[in-house]
Amino acid sequence: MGDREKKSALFEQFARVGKALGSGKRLELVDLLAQGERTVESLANAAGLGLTSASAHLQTLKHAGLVSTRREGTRIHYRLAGDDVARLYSLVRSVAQTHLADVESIRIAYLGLDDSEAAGDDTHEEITREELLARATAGTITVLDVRPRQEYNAAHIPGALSIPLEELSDRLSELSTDREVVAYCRGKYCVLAYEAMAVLRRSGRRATRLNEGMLEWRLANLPMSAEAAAGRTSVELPACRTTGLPAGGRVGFGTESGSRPDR
Amino acid sequence: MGDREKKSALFEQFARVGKALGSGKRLELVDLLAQGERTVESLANAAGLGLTSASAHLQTLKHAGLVSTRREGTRIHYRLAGDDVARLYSLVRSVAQTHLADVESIRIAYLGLDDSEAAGDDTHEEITREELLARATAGTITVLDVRPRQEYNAAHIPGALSIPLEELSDRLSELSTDREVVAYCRGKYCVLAYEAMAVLRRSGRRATRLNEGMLEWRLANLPMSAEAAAGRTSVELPACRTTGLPAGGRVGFGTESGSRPDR
DNA sequence: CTAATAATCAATGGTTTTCTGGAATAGAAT
DNA sequence: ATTCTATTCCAGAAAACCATTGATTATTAG
Repeated sequence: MGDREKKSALFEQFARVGKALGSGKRLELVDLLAQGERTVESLANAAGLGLTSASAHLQTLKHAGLVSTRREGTRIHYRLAGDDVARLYSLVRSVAQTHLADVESIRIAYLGLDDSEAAGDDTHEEITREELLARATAGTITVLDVRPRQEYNAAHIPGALSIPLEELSDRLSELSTDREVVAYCRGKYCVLAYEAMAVLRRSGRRATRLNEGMLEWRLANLPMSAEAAAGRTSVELPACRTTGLPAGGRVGFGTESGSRPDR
Repeated sequence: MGDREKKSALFEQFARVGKALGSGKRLELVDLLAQGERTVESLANAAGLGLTSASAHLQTLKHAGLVSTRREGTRIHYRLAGDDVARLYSLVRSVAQTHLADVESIRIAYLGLDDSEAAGDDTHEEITREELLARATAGTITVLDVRPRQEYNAAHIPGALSIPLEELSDRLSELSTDREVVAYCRGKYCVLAYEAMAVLRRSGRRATRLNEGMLEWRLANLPMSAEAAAGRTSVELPACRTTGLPAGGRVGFGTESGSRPDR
């Protein structure tokens, strides 16, 4: 094999990673997996894919080294192969955002930001990580996680309260009317928190959105809590109870360790 | 357009970036562009591609927002659209390296590291950025850039001497035999410095390879120098003359500014 | 051992890349 | 204006990709 061919072979290997990222469906799967591990069926449903289709895409991701699997009885759990994959995914999005004009317009349409921003109302007010940390330790806000329960269990901001968007209108009573609520969801491009805003404000509560989600939080290496998936036992770490914050334990993707091959 | 469709549309946009990275040929082009801007023909030759093929790939990259162009008379210069693209490329490589076992073996085959490492000889001794900086300011080494002249002109380590690999055997006399030489090239996966090692050591010189190249140097935001491409005027910055180091001016990709559309 | 569940495999058509070589364009030089 | 050069556009064939369907494997439960 000549030098040129070896070089091509090397770049072709790098391209395997690129190829895997070259499909919207697969990126949706990665987006979900960035929140924590999941089974094939669960992924297929959440991403609106056929089962075999989802399985095939997951295989593609696996062959590109981006995800790994763990077998538990009859079902197989997929997870990102490492933090670097989440970082890669995040960077792809940010490069797209920076250099593709279409992204911004589609984002606005998808998240329902339409023209209300132009109208100047503060409907889309957001706060940053730093503000959240400051005000949470000061105890002046309630941090609300509106992602599906499963994702909350996998990892969440310490002290955050879990009310999945679906249940929010039924559980409004759990939120005091005179305490400001800061809601967050998966990440910068996730709708959940936006829809939660609408519900909360309609109910007369003061609600703000964290300007990012669990993906970015994790990549910033900020503390996270997790529930032990096993017996529903809450392993809420040290001093956090509905806002007290820090409680940092390295909560990785899946097990990261016990990864004996499953086939 | 329903919500699901809008979501798909958004992820499909992100996927445009992934798709663009999903070809070995295109990654080779990005690799070259990470060293500085180039014309289509120059890229085609350097990457071993047909002219129309190269042009098509460059269009693909352009539509994905990864590169931009500048017209100069009859020819068109391509350059990366920003530092974030170089970072993305670098991360793709590192993810591939981490999660795909094949990469390492192909890398070893390509760079000619074979079994000499196992043999325990120090043929492949390398030094880090930090060591280089320390020893360069101390003045105990000569920093040698073995990339093609064009790339050296676009950006190089301040004070580095330029001897393209092709010319190295003819210009050995320019390197003192009792001064250690540290050679570098494009990046972690570039052969040039490895081949330079062979030549230098055969001539009895003490030679070491910097364990990375211009790509990583740039991403670390370390100081760089550049020659004004125009009239071959050397704009060697402040206090650097063959090793004195610092001379940092932000040397971006291409012009970054004057980017009026060219068609 | 057999049935049920979760996931993958295999084969099918339909769509999208990729390469190639020839034609077309835009700017520069004569 | 004409010619030359650098690049892009276009058309056709080979290859790779994708979703879907139905069959197959691995594991648990009875």
